[in-house]
Amino acid sequence: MTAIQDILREALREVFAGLGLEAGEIALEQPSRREHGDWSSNAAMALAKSAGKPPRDLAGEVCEVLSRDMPMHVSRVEVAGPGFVNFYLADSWWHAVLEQIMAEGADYGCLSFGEGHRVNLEFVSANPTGPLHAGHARGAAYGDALGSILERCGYEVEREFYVNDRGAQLDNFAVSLAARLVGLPPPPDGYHGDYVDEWAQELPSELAAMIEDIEPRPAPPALLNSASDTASTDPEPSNLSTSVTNPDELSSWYSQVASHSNFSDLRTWCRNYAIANQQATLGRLNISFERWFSETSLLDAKKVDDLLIGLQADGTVYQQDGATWLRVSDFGDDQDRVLVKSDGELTYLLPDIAYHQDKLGRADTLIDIWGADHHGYIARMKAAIAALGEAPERLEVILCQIVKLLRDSEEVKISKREGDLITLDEIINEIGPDAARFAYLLQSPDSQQTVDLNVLSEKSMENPVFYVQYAHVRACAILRQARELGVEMQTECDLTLLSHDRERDVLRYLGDLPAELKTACHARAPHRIVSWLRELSSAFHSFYHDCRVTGDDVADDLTQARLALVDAVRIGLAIGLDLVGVSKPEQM
RNA sequence: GCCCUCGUAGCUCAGGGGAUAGAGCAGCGGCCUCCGGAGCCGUGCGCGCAGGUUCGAAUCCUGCCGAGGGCGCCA
Repeated sequence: MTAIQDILREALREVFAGLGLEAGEIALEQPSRREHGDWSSNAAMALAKSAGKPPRDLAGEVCEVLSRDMPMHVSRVEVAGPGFVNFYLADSWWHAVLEQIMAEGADYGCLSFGEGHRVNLEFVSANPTGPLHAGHARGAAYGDALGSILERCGYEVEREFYVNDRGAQLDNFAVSLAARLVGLPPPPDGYHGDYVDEWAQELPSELAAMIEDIEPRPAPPALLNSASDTASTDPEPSNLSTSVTNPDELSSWYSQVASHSNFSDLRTWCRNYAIANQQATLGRLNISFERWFSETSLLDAKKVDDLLIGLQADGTVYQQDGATWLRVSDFGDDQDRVLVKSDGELTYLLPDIAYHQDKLGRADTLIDIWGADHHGYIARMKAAIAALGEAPERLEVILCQIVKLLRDSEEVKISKREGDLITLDEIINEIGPDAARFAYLLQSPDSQQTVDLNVLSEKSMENPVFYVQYAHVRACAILRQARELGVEMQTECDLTLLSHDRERDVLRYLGDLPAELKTACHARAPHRIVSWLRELSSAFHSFYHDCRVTGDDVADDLTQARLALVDAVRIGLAIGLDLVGVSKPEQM
């Protein structure tokens, strides 16, 4: 079915051509005020100058020509304001929308402009050194929803999670875990959260035995074990604990762990445990990734070495102060960056460039979703891509601004104490997976967000996710009720009976879905779908209030037409809820 | 100092060149012989400030003010 915008645009183009005017992009919009029609164009105002006529006169001519041979589904046109051409649609358009939804079902609103284009969507990418926390939630909800939107527009999408399993931090985490297993404090720059103790208890017996066999083992500090209350009020528990244990003995013990012949097994176990834990949390949100990409696999495949050799051959790297630098200032970054430190260690950047190079070989467009604190890294990565000889536009970085959590009207501190963050699991436990996903998608990722946990945990009308889900439940209930009354939905019914304002409102929103999806896709804006869901739900609740579907006082053929409408609403809500990853209950 | 994002109603936020700027919540006032009232209907002196571009600016540009975040041989 041709979109109504295209029908109107084409009609206008023909009229202008008849007047000897070449219209470029013809803008069409849905006026905010109902009395300005269903669609409006400012084309006459834009073309007035080249036509050499006042805008209103030109618009008047356009309306005259249009009125002589009205475009399909248009009931009337008029000149308004400074020279707008306003279109009023005939009911036939809304009925055509409904027919299309009935014919296409769950496929309604699928677009195809992305076909043949591969998008790699990387998000969350938390370090494998702990559970996902509150700071990961927004990116998770956003990334998965954006993926669904892209897919519905025809793109081939791969959701990917980059696992930073190389380098000191994972070593550090493994040593911290080992230390906590035997009651020792973690290293000063190690991991301090309570989860470290909990995870240490899950170690398989051979790894636990390996750790327990490391001698000499310093005496555990009494304070840390016996009085956790005291420890929790101390701002730096690690200082306290090292002060009662011989620091030299401790650091010697840490080194022995890190240099143990089986240390890599411990590391691997930690990494895998963390990934499994994160996957479980994401699973609760119904989010899964096609690919979990390991950083160490890049090194194993020599991709980092090859990259460095290639860059050296190009002359885009140089040596200075004993380090290897990438000349990214030639490609848009504000300064050059170190790839290999003077001690021979790689920076984070070098494997990350190799990673993006790998992704560029697998997709046409890369979308990275990062936290706002990584904003300074964008220019660096884009410049690096340019240095590889690729177009930097192929990488799109979306920053999610931070989220402030509110409980009892007070800000919830994301960090409970050192190393111990509010976990994503805790948030899901408190408000449920649907509310969590919906809440994080209410607003544009550009804006800093305030999420009120009280509102979202209450199953009240204040909670927007329940408002929308209830609309879906209500649609299902009406259809169920009709079946129980023995009313069978006919395949053919007289849609011209649908002429109530409430019915038209509902159809208007349903008809907007394809355009709304397109906008949401181009603007990378899943929150547009959320807004649309809330509007459709509102229109449907109003319809429900004013228009009975079944009952003795409703004619059979009207019941049939309205059942079709209700089913279309159910389909529309289901599509939208699927896009944002929220469940669609049939009853509550 | 430089860079990025944001500033819209009491609160949380949409709208990102068009006509009289919208929604939810809170507040106030209504609606149950009715498919589930977890609902519906009323009710709103609001675009941080100042310039500029334009027929037209909440929207684009410049400056200022305010909030947050970045400017590592950290990851």
